[in-house]
Amino acid sequence: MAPDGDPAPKDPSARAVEPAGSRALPPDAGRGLRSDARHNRHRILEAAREAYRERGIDVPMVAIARRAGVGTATLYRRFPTREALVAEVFADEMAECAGAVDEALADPDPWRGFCSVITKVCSMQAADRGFTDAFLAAFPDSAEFGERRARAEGGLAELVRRAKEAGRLRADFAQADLVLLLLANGGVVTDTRETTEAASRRLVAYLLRSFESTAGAGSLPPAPPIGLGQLYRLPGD
Amino acid sequence: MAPDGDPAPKDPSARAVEPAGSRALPPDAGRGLRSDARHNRHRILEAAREAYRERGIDVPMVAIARRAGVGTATLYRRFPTREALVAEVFADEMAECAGAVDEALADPDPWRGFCSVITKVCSMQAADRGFTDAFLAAFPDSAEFGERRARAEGGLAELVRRAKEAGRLRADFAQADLVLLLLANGGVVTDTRETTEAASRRLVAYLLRSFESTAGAGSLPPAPPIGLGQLYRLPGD
DNA sequence: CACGATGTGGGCAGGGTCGTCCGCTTCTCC
DNA sequence: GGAGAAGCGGACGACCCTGCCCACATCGTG
Repeated sequence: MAPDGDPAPKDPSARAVEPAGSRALPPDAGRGLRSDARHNRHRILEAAREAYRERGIDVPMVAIARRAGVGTATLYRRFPTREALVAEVFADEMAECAGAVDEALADPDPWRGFCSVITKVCSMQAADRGFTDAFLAAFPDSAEFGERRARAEGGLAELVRRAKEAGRLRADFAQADLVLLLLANGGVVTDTRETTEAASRRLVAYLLRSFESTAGAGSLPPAPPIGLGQLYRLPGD
Repeated sequence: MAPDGDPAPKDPSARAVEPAGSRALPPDAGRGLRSDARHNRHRILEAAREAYRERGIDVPMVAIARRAGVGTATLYRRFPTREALVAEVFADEMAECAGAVDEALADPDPWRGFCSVITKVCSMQAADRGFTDAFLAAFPDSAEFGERRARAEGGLAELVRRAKEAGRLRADFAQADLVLLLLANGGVVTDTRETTEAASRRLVAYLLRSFESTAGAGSLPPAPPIGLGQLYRLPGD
């Protein structure tokens, strides 16, 4: 376990880490709306969630409106941009990710925590086609999203530090390798869900094996300069 | 490990392997055309190659025509469908892949051959954004493409068999793991080429490390049911 | 119950891509 | 050099998606 796996967080790099998954969104979501409007809002979110899960984030707005049984105007009135809708739909998934990081930090065995958070996030990626897109799409405007991601990044950095300190994670593991893992895992998303999940599980198992420190491990090519924040998967272009 | 892991090359799966990268395409490419038409055809292919490399396979046909300095009608006359154009553009890249397989098969050290072919193909994926799409897109009609891929698949199977036999490749490595690797590698393709190449190199290094057999290696989740042939990356939908 | 504010949905213009058609140009062969 | 075939490119209609506008419906409060 981590030498400072303690109740006394005096380590300077650890002090900034605090629970990141507390609340999904401010509870004012659709607060002052009329009852029918609130109902429609809920149906839109539900429809969008399903559509994104099945067909990715690029599904047309009009398809979501049709699925929800509302007109496109209603959809656009509630969510002026596509990004606004996506951000709201994936807010709780993001919170779940943050929760996974917190859980991992609470685990006395840092390597186990490291593995569990990776497994968790990757399985979410595999189960929900839109999640990968949303996670990697990096909304430039949504402060909510950005802040939560920054927190997750801080927690992950701490987790990496502890796992290295415990000697289970190879010393030349880079923070960017986590992004690498997520990108690679996003690549195995295919059309059928079962296949995707099987592929993801196997890929993660392979990569975790490589991340684990070993005496005779050779050196690696340098880590790519990618971070959770700088990452933009340009859609289409 | 494989129950038939014998040294005798009378294994029926080995005898079918022959050079797969002999010719790119039948040399009748644009044979009976008028000289100006042949010239335009060449310019179209050149423009398409560049466009695909930079922006992926989904670049609009009209953009390719503009780049080539021809009208859209000319483009469509030469290549009635987008797939026809893509198949022709990537024919020599495919041949290069097949050549890499042949080279690997000729290497006396099967593990080194295995590594070299993977490195080669993955770096091609990283350097050319369209290559990944084309490679994974699986053209249902182009017999040329399908046949070449089938040959490559046969060669790879033989390579895997030999590497296992030599004891360097872990016994539970599955043929599908190669597809898994290609998919994962395709996932790290980002907007800038340098980043993509660095990411790809590092990912490949990590995965090769995991593929190598080790005494104390734990078991893996089952391989996903994906093959080079069944694989369709549905574009957009 | 009635009335005003709030919300709804279809229609519509704008932008983009696909693939074809047709009048004009250019090459080739004699 | 000329006739005819082969080739060319822009224009065009069809389709899809986005985002807004306006006449009508619904809610909920007095």
